Amino acid sequence: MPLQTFDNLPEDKRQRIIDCAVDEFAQHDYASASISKIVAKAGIAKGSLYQYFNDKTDLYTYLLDLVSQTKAKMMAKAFRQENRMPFFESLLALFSVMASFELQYPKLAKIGYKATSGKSPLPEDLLIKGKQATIQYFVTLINQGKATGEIRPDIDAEIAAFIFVSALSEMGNFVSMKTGIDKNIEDSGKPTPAQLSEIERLYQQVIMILKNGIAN
Amino acid sequence: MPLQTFDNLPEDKRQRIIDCAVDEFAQHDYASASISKIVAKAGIAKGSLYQYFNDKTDLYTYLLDLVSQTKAKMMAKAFRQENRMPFFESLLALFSVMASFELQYPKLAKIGYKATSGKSPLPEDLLIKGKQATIQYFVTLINQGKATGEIRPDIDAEIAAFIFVSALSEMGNFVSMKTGIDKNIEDSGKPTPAQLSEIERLYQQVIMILKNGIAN
Amino acid sequence: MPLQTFDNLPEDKRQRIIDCAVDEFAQHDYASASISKIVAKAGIAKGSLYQYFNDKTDLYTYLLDLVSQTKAKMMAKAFRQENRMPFFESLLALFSVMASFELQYPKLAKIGYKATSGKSPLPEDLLIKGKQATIQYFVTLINQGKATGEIRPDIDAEIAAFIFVSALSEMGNFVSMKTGIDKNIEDSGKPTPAQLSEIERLYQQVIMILKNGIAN
Amino acid sequence: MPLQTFDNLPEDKRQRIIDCAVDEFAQHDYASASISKIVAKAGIAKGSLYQYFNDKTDLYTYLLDLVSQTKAKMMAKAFRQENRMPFFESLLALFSVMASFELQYPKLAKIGYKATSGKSPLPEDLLIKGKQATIQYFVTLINQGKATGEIRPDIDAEIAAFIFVSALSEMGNFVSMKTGIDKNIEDSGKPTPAQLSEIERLYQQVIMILKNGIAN
DNA sequence: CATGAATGAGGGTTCATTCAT
DNA sequence: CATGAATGAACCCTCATTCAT
Repeated sequence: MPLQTFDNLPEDKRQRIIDCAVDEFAQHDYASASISKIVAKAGIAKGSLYQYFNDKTDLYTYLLDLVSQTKAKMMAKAFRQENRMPFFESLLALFSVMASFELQYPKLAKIGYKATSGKSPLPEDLLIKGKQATIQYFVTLINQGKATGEIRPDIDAEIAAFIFVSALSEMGNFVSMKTGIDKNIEDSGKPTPAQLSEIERLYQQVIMILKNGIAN
Repeated sequence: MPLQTFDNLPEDKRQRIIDCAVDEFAQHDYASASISKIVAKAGIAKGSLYQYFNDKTDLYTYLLDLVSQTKAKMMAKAFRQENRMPFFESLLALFSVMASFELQYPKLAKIGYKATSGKSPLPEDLLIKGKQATIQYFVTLINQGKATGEIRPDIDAEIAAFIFVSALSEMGNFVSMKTGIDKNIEDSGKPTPAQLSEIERLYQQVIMILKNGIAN
Repeated sequence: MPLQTFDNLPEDKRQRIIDCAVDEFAQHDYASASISKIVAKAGIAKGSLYQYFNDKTDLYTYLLDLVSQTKAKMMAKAFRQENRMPFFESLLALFSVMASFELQYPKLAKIGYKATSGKSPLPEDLLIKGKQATIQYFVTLINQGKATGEIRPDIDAEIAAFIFVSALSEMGNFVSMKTGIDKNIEDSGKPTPAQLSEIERLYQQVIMILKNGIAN
Repeated sequence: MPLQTFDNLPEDKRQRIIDCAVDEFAQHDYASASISKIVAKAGIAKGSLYQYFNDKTDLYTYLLDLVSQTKAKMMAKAFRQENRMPFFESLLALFSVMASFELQYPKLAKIGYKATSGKSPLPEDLLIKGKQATIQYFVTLINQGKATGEIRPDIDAEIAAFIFVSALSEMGNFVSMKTGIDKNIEDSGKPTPAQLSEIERLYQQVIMILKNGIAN
């Protein structure tokens, strides 16, 4: 975890450091990500970074946490009041939240994505945790749907959840392939309205197919 | 392309080198994959590798080719005689082939998987080509299915194909999560019969869901 | 150009690094000069050198600049007040300066010398520039001498200048052959008075011959 | 010295090897010259070269000998019958021979030239020997000229000889600068007649200046 | 708390040389 | 006598990390 000195930093400086670190880890492996380049871009001394974080792994862990928390925050905002929706509305909402996350924080999404594959300095369990947590959330929803009869009873909740999450996490790549929006471009302007409506269509089609796949 | 010296190598030695290289590139980025570690594991001199391959990129390209060709070989074997099957049988067969590939050559699958995302020394087009080619194959199948009325006409073939491929390529991770078979373990013994039947069930469930998702 | 970190270095350390680099590049090609040997001799870490210079070429360029500037400084000191001297006095002065340079900084002279022939990482033009600049300086002097009637009009200024420069640049080798002063020896003590007077005689003889060669 | 196996080689093959070695050592330092590239160009096995020569130094020594012998052969041919010429005719002849050598065997000349400066695996004395031998030859001639009264008695024979040799050895570079003939170009066609006459003029000017420099 | 120079291990690559075939 | 794969030291360069200021 970051040392307390990091929290004492002026807001803009702290944010600048985070941004540069996110940029770097979104583009490279854990191993290939370069501390030197992060501090260079952020305009801080190399030693300073080691007063905020114990080491490279510490910084990386911090970013992974940032991914989880940001996603969680979006979830929380979306699901604040509505406790009980029909399943497919819940699903749509959830799906929509995660899609928004991909669109709003493409680099964070990429970091989380990279973390699930390939060796990393963190215990494997910790890494998969993120994905499994998401899957579990879907599993819960699906089981509720089965209880209300909205979903066919012969559906294996975990497998269905897995397909949903997979499609979702790959969606980002597909979107950029189809729309030409490169998630890696740093100063990517906002997507155009035309692109946004195309993205909207992509997500609805996906949801429709998956819905048909499991609906009763 | 590898130098001819590589082909002249005794079979076991050549295979050992390939295995070690596959191990390394399956676990790491192109950038982080270490030639030094490969030769150390393979028990050859560092200079020797450079008599087999021009450079790191050359070795990497060779592995990517190995991925394509291995997959192609499995496809060829599976689709030899049956030119025209009902769509969902074709799909099942195709899906089954790719699943087998993931199971039999998990590391090769991982290398191909890594190649489609993140920076690499190869022209981006060449890299995405693999995935897009697979998607196109599914698109063709789906369009045929729409023509024969097996698939609902309002399905966007490309999106459906994308979901299939995504689920497929992520499946490996899911399988190892569920069965405890670690794809990264080098000397992974064969999966037990119990594991195999569980895997079988997973794939069939996935296919069922996807089939329901698009069937007429 | 060297990074600013190099200028911030304690004088003695900076000088030690320069000396070792000069030693190495005076003895070897650009290609064969070894960074590893430089840092070993200088007693610094290999990584440190790369905090002073971007790369090998950067260090080399710095040394070439050092050659030019050192020579220029000696020239400036010698030619401060006397704007218009009779030609052969000018020539003598100039010749004397360059000879002093060869004697005082034999290794720098050697580096500059090497740079004019053989392949190097710098644009060829930039490399020859040094030598050609020197030749041009002589050409100007000689043409002035022709104008004042001191020099025979049928002399080709450029060719004469070339002979002067050639003799000058080879002189160092000759001096060490005759006097036993090895230019390569690092801790060469100062030349003895006897050696100095012999050197003086050598230069005067050379000048005399060349003077007779072109005088009117 | 080369092993006897080298002499047993078919003439064309032996010559091809020599040519490629000359090319390489003319372009690079002793240290940078690459055995690998020589055998690659010559189209022979790397091991073969080590059956002709003990090692890199052996090959290098062989080439240096080739330089001496080629030059000696040209001298011998030029000075066969005429035992006693007036000094300046002797000088002209000698000068002309050495110029011819530079023009006919620019690469050999370059190898010899490189050998006199920079560290090499051979004992320094052996290296300077070549140059000193040439100087001694001039010294003898000049002393004869002094005896016959053609040359001023106050001329230091050794210094004069040194200037001659220096001018001569640098001449090659100057010629290529002025005429655009690159000595390094491998497949350099013959010089044009216009270039040849310019070269002729250059050499005559040089000789004239030097002659005036020492004539009585 | 900020700094940034110092460090040395490790990265990919090339090399002269050897030796079994 | 020809071959060319094997070798490991050395090449230039980058890196995460430390520590004196």
